[in-house]
Amino acid sequence: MIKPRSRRGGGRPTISDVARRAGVGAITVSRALREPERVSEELRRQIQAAVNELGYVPDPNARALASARAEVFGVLVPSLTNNVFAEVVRGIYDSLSASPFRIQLGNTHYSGLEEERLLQLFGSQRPAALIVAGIDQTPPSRKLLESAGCPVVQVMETGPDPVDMMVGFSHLDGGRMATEHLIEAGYRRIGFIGARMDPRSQRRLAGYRAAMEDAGLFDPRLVTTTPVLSSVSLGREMLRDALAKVPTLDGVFCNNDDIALGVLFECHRASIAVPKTIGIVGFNDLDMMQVAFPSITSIRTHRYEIGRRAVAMALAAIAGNRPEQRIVDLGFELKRRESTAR
Amino acid sequence: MIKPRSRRGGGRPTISDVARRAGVGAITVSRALREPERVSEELRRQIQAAVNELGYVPDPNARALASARAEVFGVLVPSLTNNVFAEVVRGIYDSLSASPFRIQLGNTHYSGLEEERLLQLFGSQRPAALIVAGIDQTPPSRKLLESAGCPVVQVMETGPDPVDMMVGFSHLDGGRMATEHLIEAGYRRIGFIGARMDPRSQRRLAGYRAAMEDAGLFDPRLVTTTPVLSSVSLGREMLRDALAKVPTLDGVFCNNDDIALGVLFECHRASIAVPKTIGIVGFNDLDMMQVAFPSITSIRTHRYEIGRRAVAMALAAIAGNRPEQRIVDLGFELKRRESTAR
DNA sequence: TCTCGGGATGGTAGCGCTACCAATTTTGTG
DNA sequence: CACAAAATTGGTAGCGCTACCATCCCGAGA
Repeated sequence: MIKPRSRRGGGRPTISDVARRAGVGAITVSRALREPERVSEELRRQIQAAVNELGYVPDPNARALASARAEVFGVLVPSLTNNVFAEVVRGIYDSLSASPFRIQLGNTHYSGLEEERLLQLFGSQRPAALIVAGIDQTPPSRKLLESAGCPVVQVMETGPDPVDMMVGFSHLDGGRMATEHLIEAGYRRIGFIGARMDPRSQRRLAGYRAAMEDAGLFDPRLVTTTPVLSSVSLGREMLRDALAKVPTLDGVFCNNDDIALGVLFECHRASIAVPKTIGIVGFNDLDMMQVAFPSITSIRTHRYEIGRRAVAMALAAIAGNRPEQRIVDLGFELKRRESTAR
Repeated sequence: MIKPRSRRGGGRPTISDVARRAGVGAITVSRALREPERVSEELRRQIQAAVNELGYVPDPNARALASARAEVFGVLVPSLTNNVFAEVVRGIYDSLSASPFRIQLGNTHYSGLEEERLLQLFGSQRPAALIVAGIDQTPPSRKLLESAGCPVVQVMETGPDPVDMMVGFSHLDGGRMATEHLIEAGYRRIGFIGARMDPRSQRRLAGYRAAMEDAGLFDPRLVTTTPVLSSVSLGREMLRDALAKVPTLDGVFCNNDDIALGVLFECHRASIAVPKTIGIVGFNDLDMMQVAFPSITSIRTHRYEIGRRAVAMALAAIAGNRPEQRIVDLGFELKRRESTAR
């Protein structure tokens, strides 16, 4: 019986086509492409020529199937549009673009259950590494991560008990520093305004609370939170709520910069002088913070660098030399600006 | 010779394990999973039980290899952090999350060459569909898209000559409407401020120019552009430049909302009254535009919906019923706000 | 001269799944 | 009730690639 040239695939050149053209065995082509130093100079050139002539591109699916390892990094973030995670993803993407690894993106929508589902799904692909945002995985998720059989990097936060590796910073310390800055600047009735109270925001709040208690200024009525997704317009509304509760409010530490911007706009609208009557501090230090009028004090975090670092650590682990420092704290910086310059 | 149970794969259950457990053939399991209606009620239940007990998850790589079609949507955008494209990606992601399709994300960094490289790479995976931002592909890119052998959707813009399908709107019309609005509001020396002059921005500029010429108001000195990546801080600087060139400037149509926000802040800083002395119009209508003080007039675009629509069209095409309307114009809306209420 | 080690190359046998077709059972029809 | 048609199930043969092992060739050392 005559075997058809190719039953299904669209006639795209395969590794055997290249091998035939170059007059070598298929396996040698495979080697020339993956471990060039193990193939003689001459064959390597011949093979490269055949590859170019045919326009051969290896099929990543066949490769993954044969080697039981996909050249894929699984990346889990809670939001695609939140600029903070977009920056992390950009860092990961840029660091990976020169490598053969692709990115498999998952959006958990801040849901533990969705995270479990995605982890389950990603596991079936035998990824080369997993990068997940946060350190508060549910027990099933944690188990999945531990049995993933690949390097795992938890990003955005640091904590005492990594699944494998970690890159981030302390949100509690960030919240504390922001609050202490307000206190030092002379503010006393300092509110906390936070939307989308995910675990990281909770820790910023804990930092706020610690600082306030240390200064003997804490009052639960100063805290205004909501589970609603954060946005600039929400910041505006929340300042109104906070002022309704505590008319003597003279400062706010915002959960993030979007909220801070909304707060600033509401101050303008209500003719509340910033920083004179109310001081404002944000979190993350988006570009617009330094441009706002008045410019807004914020905690600068290193999102892009976190993404890059996570990839670097994962790649090192894949290459066999696992970094000895498993927890990397990239810290943060307080950017003092006009909004707290009383 | 004894065949080892599994030479490589980490002992994860395969389709044959499920088949054995359910007492059926492997192919029936495959069918039960992909086309349940073609398997009897009873077997379906048995198989589902076996799947659950074993925790079986199909290997997408093997699946892709066998069926010569990966369950992957290739998505090409020029930026991951630009909120506009993040929204498109979110729409795509959400529409795809209930389907078996995954997303393969590519960041072209606004580079035609990078786009070609990524298209070449994506092609090797035989994606189920391709979604690409923009309509200005280079000739090689266009050829790659045409020969991709899968549905292709160009998004964010509409134009006369789709590779396959299109979802977007007319940036030229958007630019024209924004400018006409300023003219109607009584502004005369209306500037155009644009960063990152990609093809879409170019067309917005063309719309601006058309409107200005129609009104007999066009003056090349009113146009200020830069290839630099757009940001709020850049908006601030560019307004300064524009005012230095044309001190009588009394309105600006900004390339996008980031620029518009920067312009607004600079006006505050320089004590220029908005909308009295200068009117401002942005583009895209990000959430913050309606909260800003004064709130900023902008062209509302439907990014999330574009993503959803693109997926819907691609899925329909995959299912065999290609939508008869190949070009979908989702339009835009002018949101009139305080920044132009003279 | 002969053996041995090591580098270069190739053959074989799958990886886990599905396309294709064959076999079997069930249902419908006159 | 016989026979065709439809529905259901299974076997076989790869998809394109790489792990594993065998083979070959060369120069070094005995």
